[in-house]
Amino acid sequence: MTQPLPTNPIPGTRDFFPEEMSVRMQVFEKLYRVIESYGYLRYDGPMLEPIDLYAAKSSEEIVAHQTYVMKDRGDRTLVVRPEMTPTVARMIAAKSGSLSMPARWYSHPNLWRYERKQRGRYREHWQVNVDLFGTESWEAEAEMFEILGDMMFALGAKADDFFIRVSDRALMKAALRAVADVPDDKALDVFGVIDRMAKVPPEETRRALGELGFDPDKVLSVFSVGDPLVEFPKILTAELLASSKAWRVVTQWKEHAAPSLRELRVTFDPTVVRGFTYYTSTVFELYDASPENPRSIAGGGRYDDLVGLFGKPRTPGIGFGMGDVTLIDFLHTHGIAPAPRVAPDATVLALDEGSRAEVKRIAALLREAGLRTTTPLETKKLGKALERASKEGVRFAVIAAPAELSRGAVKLKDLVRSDEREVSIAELAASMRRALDALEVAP
RNA sequence: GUGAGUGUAGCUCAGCUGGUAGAGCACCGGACUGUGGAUCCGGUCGUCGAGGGUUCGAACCCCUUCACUCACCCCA
Repeated sequence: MTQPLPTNPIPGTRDFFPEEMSVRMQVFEKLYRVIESYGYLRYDGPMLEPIDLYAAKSSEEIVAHQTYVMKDRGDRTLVVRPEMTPTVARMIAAKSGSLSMPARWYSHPNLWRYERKQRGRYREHWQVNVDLFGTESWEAEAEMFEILGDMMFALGAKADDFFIRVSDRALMKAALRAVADVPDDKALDVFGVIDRMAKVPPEETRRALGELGFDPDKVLSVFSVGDPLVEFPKILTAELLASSKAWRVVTQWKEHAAPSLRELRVTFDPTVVRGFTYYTSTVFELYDASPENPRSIAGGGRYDDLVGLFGKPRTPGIGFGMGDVTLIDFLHTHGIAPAPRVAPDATVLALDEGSRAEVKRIAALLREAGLRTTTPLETKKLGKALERASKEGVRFAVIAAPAELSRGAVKLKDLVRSDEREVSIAELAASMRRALDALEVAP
């Protein structure tokens, strides 16, 4: 006896059955539209990259423990992409000199990380990446938040449903040096402790900082201040603050932001750290405001040195990723996930075998008019056929029977509103289109 | 990789101190040969996650293993 093959996908991966796929497609098509409305161009890259691409500047933990690694037949060590930023930096570097800047690019890759599955985390996820290259201006930061805000609004989120936390690694590095005598090369270690601060008891954080050789009180005086907007000007110089793009965007952007975006909740939060070592200054996260789903939905930052690693002129970059898992969790938490759309618009039913040619002809007319139309593969009793169509959620049943056909007409039955009338075949498609459009407007 | 919890029909679950597997929903058919949703009647469906052990006998007890869920790590 051979073992039957398992039907479930490998751990941490998902099958997208039509219902789920429909939700995913509806969500991301809205996002594509917003991103493209800002003039961003879609690109894609290979799913496999040499491991060296990540070894340099990614996250130690991700490269060492959370990648799918393989050797190809040419003995190259390849990695299934765990993130998109190194790939896009490589592509920008490859075209260095011929691209007009700023370059606005986006993509929607599937990314793989070998980690244990948990809420909001799978091994494969689909992440929209939005990146902007070639400018040092803090308006680039502003544009990221504007796009993020419009993406969330396009999905039906309200300004209170989410918030954006921003920090600046360069600023915090300088602050640590000035206030707590932390040398720059130790700043990442301190950030690591700060990153965990919210999840561990306070004594644990103080102990860890002490072990690194720093005065916990001094370090925490930088991170645990009440409102940074009030406290930072007291402990940091005006020059330092003015040099921070993150600081400027939080303090100045709203003055000239589009009216619809002024309600966005954007706060400066020095405890935002983020794991990728390539971030040079600005780092930010978009969080779900609901306590039920306390996850970051999108995250990103500024990586001004990444393109330069490819031996090309330094090209500043900033961007973010937004993953399908946390995003769709967010939509469900707030009750704004789109309903799956898996039903055809119409089905054309024959009463007898003799009408099958007419059925095919009518179905072709409807398809030409853009209506998703099925025809039964076998002739069943009308009651059965209607029951089946109705169960599938089909809106219209077109009944092709000899009596009506002889007048050049069919019965058009609206399965949702449960009414029925005779319609000439010539007017059939237009009549159905009108009814469907009415439904779209007033669901 | 670490820790905890859970695995019984397609789904949700019941199954007594161990006695040989059930309900509801779903699905299929009929009541109804040109009209769906309701109702009624009937039917299909299980290696009780897998392997081993204890026992006269295991869905139940023990061991191992796999999968799933949640958390840690990391991050979307």
